[in-house]
Amino acid sequence: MERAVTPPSPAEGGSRGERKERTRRAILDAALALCQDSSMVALSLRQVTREVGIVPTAFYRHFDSIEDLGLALVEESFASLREMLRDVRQVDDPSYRKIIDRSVQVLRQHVQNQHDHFSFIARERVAGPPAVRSAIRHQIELVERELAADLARLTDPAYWSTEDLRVLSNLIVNSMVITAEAMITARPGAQDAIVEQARTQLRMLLVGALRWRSEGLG
Amino acid sequence: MERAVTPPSPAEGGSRGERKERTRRAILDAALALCQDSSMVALSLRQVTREVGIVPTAFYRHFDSIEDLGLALVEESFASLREMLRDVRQVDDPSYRKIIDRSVQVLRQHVQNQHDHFSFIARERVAGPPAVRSAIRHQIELVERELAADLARLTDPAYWSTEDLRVLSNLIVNSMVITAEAMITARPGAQDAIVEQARTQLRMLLVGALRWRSEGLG
DNA sequence: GAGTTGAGTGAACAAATGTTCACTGAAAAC
DNA sequence: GTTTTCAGTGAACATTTGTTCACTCAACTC
Repeated sequence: MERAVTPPSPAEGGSRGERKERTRRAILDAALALCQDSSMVALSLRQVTREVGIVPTAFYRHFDSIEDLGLALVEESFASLREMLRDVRQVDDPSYRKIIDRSVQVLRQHVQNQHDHFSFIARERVAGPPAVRSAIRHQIELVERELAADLARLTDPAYWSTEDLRVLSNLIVNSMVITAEAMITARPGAQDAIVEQARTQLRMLLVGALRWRSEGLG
Repeated sequence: MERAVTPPSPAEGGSRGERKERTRRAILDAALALCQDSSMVALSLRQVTREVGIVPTAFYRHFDSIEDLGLALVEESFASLREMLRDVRQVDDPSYRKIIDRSVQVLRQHVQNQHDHFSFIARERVAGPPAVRSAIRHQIELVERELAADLARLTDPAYWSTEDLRVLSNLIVNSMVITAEAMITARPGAQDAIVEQARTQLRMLLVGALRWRSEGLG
């Protein structure tokens, strides 16, 4: 009598497969929204189905358990993150300063647009169910390795060993994680300050990395 | 008939105040242990009291709610952390390299000895109940400010503004947080590698910060 | 057009949850 | 020695939880 204007969002038209996909999406979205201010470990199956507007048992047609759902959300969230990395890679101006400026801006944009995905990763990375945690850790490791490969193309192999590149990309990825966390936590008004701070820090960091190398070997 | 050798740990002797304090401790310890592999948000009052060996209602004699208990744990955990910082500050050899080496070693020791406290902070910082999260954020901010004050004493005020020091100490504290997280997550065998990596990264970072400053103004 | 499939239903369950209330009994205050 | 205080008890409650099972009925297959 209040929200019955449109039957909330029960799968209405389309083929059977489409309808199934639609409620699957609804479940993913509901779960993502519901665990936004707590964690997956505190998310109940019935909360999710209540939000979606289906009966609890229908959940099992799509996922084996909340943990299983969590793994799907990891997949999805890292798709967002990889989209971001694709954007970061499109560099035209090769100066370090510009690369940093651009990267941080891209990060800001994506964290803003895909807020729930990034906040999901930041949270469940340390507090999710074990399987979810390790899935995220694995994905981050992959990103780190990709970054190391990128850096290998940009640096002199005489100065940078594979191991050194791993250490550096770990440092950069960690900075990104922390910066994203800060952006998620802070209120919208403080975003500019965070961007500026991240920029400065990345600059310190890269200058230091380059210096440190040439000092170490020169 | 199995664990009734010693009545698990019901407050036995001592004055009323002592007994109360003892069960309070037992509650804190039980909560800290129980949320170790999930989060406070998934911790139930009854779990805690069951673990302690008291009846659920007795909980309210000590804390208003789980969240209230969480705030006490934040207090306690940061007491551990400040103890660590006190150790870090006792530097005899003032070379940057030695300061870093020593700091990372101290971090390693404390993370190992006070594992549960550090892992509590790392987790609840992003996934705890709102009040707990903001309490932790506040505490970390205090630590950052203290570090900035320390750095102010070690650096040339002509080159380092208050704001710059804040940015730098934020960077250092974040590195510590991430490193502690890595130590907590990794299995004991991998600790040496993490220590080595953190050392390298901190060195990069500090060299860069110093360089960047003098470049920016010199 | 008959038969199969499978997403969603609805009742039922045992278990666990937070909070209430009146209580006990030993330590503290008088 | 009497009275007060208060940490811990134990029953009771209304909710919420995950999972089971037999079911419906529209979309698909043949």
